[in-house]
Amino acid sequence: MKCGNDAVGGIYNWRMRGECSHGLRAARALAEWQKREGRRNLPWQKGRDPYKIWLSEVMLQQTRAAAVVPYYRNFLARFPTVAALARAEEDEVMAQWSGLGYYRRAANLHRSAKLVAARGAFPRDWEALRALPGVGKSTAGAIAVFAFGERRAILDANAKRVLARLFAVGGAADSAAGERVLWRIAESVLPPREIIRPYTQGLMDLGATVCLRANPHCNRCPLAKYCRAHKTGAENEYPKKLPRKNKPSRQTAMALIVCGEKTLLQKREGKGVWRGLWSLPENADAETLRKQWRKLLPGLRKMPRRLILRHEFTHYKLTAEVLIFRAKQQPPGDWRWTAQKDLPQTALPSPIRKLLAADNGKGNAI
DNA sequence: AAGCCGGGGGT
DNA sequence: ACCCCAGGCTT
Repeated sequence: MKCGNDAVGGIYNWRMRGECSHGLRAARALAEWQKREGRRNLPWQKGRDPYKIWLSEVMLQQTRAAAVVPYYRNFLARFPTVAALARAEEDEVMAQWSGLGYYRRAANLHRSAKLVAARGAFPRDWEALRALPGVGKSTAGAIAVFAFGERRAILDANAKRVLARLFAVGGAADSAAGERVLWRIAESVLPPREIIRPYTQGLMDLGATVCLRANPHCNRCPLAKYCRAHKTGAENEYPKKLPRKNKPSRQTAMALIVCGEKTLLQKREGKGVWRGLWSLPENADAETLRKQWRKLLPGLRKMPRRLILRHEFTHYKLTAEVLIFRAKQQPPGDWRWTAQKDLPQTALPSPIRKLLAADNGKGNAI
């Protein structure tokens, strides 16, 4: 049996028959490389506090490590323990997350913290981790490895890329079928527990610093001699991707309502983007929006100027016409009047934060 | 299986 | 412009 077969059966043979130690040697090479040349300055790599590992892994979902670092520090400074997080107000948790994106993660984290506090104990193994909302297979695997030293697989974007190249996986890595193949590979090539930590960290570090998406540095790769894609010079062919669809454009209208130093904000509920964040009142139709708020706030004056807010999400482009109003007073309601100085502690979406910063609370921005 | 959910940096 | 990132959940 030849090693490095791209059929999954070959990979099983690789380990189980033990006649060929290629797989284990590759894993050891990766672990050794990680200890020598892996990333070591990331703040969540210091200890083994399961809470901190969990927090980092959730923040790192679909988010580059460099972007996470400041959020991780600030979040931990404010919520140093899972108990502190469980006691916190939702708004404050979201405010700490503001700008990081995928806000459901923060809501799930908070919900999980309450579950953990109610139970009185943090999860101690993969199964219990996996039961937390927002912790899928890969995140549970990473936490189980780093916090508990369990022998579990991960399949983040780094591991996907490394394994897809190593075994020249033909299916699209972002398809369900491709993921199934990659999971089976990831689970079948796991080394013994004694090196599971540096091995797992090595997969991530290699993917992030050497096995790059475009033009990987195969000359510096400890796995090059085991890599099927490299053997044929086809590194850039992997991982295969599904063809991407084009983004639709959506139109909406928002109201920037200012009274003195304060701006009217509404908490977004429902199913769409930015759920749980404070934003400007919105309606798909500008005229409806104007009528609606003139009724809610008597004496509202519409300013002649208006802004155009453009923002791209992962799956659509948004163009918002921002109508500007001045209010005479600040009546209470299903909204909040927020002073300019309180914006930094407010859970705003990034584009709204930028808009309000540029506006500087005067309602006549840009 | 496909869609939804953010934002920013790299190319 | 287009790409993708320490993915998970809902439909």
